[in-house]
This record gives sequence, C-alpha cells and structure tokens, in this order.
Amino acid sequence: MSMDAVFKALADPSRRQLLDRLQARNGQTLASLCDGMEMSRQAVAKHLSQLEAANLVVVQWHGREKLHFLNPVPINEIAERWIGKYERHRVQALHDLKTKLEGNSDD
Amino acid sequence: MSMDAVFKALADPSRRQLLDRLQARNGQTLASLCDGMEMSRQAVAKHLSQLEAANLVVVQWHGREKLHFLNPVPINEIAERWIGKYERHRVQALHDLKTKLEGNSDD
DNA sequence: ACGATAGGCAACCATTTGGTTGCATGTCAA
DNA sequence: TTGACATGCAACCAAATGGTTGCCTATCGT
Repeated sequence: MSMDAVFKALADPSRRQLLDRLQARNGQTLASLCDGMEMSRQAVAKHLSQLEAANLVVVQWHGREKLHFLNPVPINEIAERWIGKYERHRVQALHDLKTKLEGNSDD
Repeated sequence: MSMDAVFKALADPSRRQLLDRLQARNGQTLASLCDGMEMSRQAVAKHLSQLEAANLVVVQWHGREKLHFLNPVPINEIAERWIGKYERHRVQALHDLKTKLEGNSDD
C-alpha cells in the first residue's frame, strides 16, 4: 500500500528480475521462480514476500502450490503520481540545467 | 549512468524528499537543502552525493557555494524504458489476476 | 589578515539487508 | 500410509546503509 515499500522493493536487482520473469510468464510457483536465480529457495521466497508486501505480486494458493502473479497497479501508480509530477516540470528543469551549465563557459 | 543506481537512489524517502525540494526550487546549496531535514549536514551531503552518482542531481560550483540542480533525465528513462515495458502488458496482467482470483470463488 | 561561512573527508556506530542453514508443516501420488 | 514435493519459519551471519562526530580546506566579507 505504501509507496515507500514499492520503491524499496524495486531497489533490488533480484526483485526486479523476479518481476521480469513474472511478466514473461505469469502465475509461477516459488520453485519455478527459483531456477536460474543464483541463491537459495529461501532467499527467493524472502524477495517474493517483499514484493507481496509492496503489492507488486499477488498470490494464489492452489493445493500445495503458491502461484505468483504480477500486479502492475503499484508500478502504474508510481508512473502517474510520482513520475508524472516530475514530468510536468521536466522541460523547465532541463532549461535550468542548460542555462546554468552553459552560462559559465569558463569551467 | 546505471539504472540500478537510480532505483537505489530513489529507494530512500529522504532522497526523494531532496528531489522534491529541488523540484520546488532548483539550484539550492547544501546548507539550504539542510534546513527542515532532521539530520546532520553530512548526512544530507551523503544523500546528495548518491543522487549525484545516480545522475539525478547535477552540480554547479559557484565560488564556495555548490548549487544542486534536479536532472529529470534518469527518471524519465525509467518511466520510458522500464515502466513502459510493464505498461504494455498491463491489461493482460490485470486480466490474469482477475481470472485467477475470481475463478476460485471458494477462497 | 582574520573570522565566519560553505563544504569535504574519514572514522566510527547501530540497524537493516540479503543471504545462509536446519527443521517443521502441509499436500499430492503411489 | 508413506515418501516425495512445495513451502514456511527461525536463527544466524556478513556486508551494506544511514547516521553521527571531529577535524580539515577553501572562499567570502570586513
């Protein structure tokens, strides 16, 4: 729910890789997500639980199998609510940069 | 330059706050960025240097003053290259979620 | 020239983080 | 029912992280 959890979840390359793999094939089990990852099953499980906590991954139990699904909503919210805020001022910010950096030709 | 550095830089709330403050008023000094932050000057300086390393902040020396400018480019790249990738499959992913979660009405 | 101002560097510290191993639990299949 | 499979829980560990303090350097104003 909190945006901070989403940012922190996205900060780790292994977790982004897990999201990538879910995007490539949605609804994978923990075991399935493990192979190719150079770490123990428990390490992967910890990463997945952080992704769950950030609501980036949603889970569906099916017997003894835990299927993991990518939830694109939080990423979309970051795009719209956070990045959008910077996007609005992007041209002005770039202008500031150019002005300040080019203004002093003696550096 | 690396996208990982950008993600990690964005993972800390204090650093996001610094970006917010630069967005509100671009080209501030370290001292100026310090007040309101509940930490030492050195702590803020460390955060700023991480933002610099991620190229999210660009710096311009002016005498003894170091002016900090927001660089919107890396955020924009994340929006386009990374979030865009998920955006493309967003409808499908949401469909997957709905299907799987609604399909089992007995949970 | 000198004090005050703006910032940098380095050592140190506590907590968090990413990982491990060992063991326990629940479910499927023969 | 029994063994194998899929996962969870907890203790533990090393390294990274976010913060501190103390001191040093450089520049501005008087």
